[in-house]
Amino acid sequence: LNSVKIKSTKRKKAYHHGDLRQQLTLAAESILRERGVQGFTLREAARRAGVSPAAPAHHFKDAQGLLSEVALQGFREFGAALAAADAAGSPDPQERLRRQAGAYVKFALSQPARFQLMFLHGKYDRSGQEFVEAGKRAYQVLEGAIRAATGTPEAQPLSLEGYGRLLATWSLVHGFSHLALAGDLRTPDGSPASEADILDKLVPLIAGQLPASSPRRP
Amino acid sequence: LNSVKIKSTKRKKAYHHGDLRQQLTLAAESILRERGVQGFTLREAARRAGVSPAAPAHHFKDAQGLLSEVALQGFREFGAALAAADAAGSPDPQERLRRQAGAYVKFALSQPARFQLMFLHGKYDRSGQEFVEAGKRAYQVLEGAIRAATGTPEAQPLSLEGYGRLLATWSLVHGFSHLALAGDLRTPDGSPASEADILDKLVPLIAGQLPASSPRRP
DNA sequence: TGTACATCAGTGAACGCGCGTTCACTGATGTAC
DNA sequence: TGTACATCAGTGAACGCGCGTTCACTGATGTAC
Repeated sequence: LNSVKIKSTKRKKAYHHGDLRQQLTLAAESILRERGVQGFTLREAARRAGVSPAAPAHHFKDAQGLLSEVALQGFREFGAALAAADAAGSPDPQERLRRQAGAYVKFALSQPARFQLMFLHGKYDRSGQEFVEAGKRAYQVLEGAIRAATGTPEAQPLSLEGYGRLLATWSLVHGFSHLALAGDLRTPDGSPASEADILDKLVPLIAGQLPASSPRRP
Repeated sequence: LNSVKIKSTKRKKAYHHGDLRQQLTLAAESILRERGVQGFTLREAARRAGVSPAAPAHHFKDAQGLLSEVALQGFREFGAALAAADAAGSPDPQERLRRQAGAYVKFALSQPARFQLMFLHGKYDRSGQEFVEAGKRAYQVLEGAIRAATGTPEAQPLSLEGYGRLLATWSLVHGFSHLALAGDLRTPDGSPASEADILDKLVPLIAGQLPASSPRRP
């Protein structure tokens, strides 16, 4: 409404609609929230943006194009959330990793379908330069903490063990998030875990089990 | 062909078709293999079984019913594979867990879409008694090794730390499998990891990072 | 400042598609006597 | 062993549905002179 009268102060010009590209992205996100990845359709996104089914074609090549935009913005937010958690406390590397783990799970639980979309192959185009950069940035937040934990300077590649630790940490939080979203997690007493249970009880439990320094076979 | 002449020696009777229920299940699995979870349709399953689109209704309530059967059999095979790996070597608990981890990833990679279906919420009915039992059996293979690792007899519940270790182990292998299927894994030198890379190089790497006895914060 | 024109984001109707499911039916198999 | 009948796994045509995308178009916005 307010954007109708506003001239081209924004970079994206406001022609007739104002900012349809952005509105379609928001609409897509709301569909994901309410109906999941399965429930997304381009027509429904157009409907929610109050526009005819042909309109999106002027902003996105096709349905995948819109989803690619949603995934891109998701990875940007994701990377920012990880970076914020990484920086938000003690500089101890293991503490940093624990905070990242918490942020990872929290992000997944707060936007389940968007998170699932982000890690779903073939639903959108991962080859765009912006996407590659956003993905790399998120990855580097984890890598940074692993480098600190293993005392590996930027100039050096990670040791094999360091890389194993990175993979294991990533796998652990990623798998935990998926199991949480799938509803497969239970509290220690065996009852299905609510979202609060997961964040308050289970996350601390697995945070204590993140791969740590020099694991040796007994 | 051969089943046409055979009388009711099998429990499931062979009427006209012979064994359509089984054939439909096999057809569904082949669709999953070739087209993924997304690509499954009931009509295509009927087509592959050489039967009209209305025929499946005599064996499965609806499309979900067929997928539920596929998921059920998947969990049975999955549990059996984990149990086999658990028993196939040294009784050392950490060794058992490493073998289970390998089998977990191997199962996921060998039948990606079936594995994804199994852990996908809402695509099929998880409430059947047979399904619950198959799921529990697979879970108990992991729990058994964790009990051995923590010295917890069957009569006792797992300690909180033991439960954390179970969750962390499960999450780790589950997340690793998902990342592998999504194509997000890379070899230590940074190139995309092939299936052989994953099984031969990366699995041993994370197997060395599985949660082990008494992890303490440094 | 005014006018002619180009640009481009919208409309709305239409397309062909494949889906899941339903329907009345057919005909083979199984069963009771 | 034979016959009448019930059961039930199939057929194939049809249904309504919502989808992504295309099409010729309209009309507002931006631009050149």
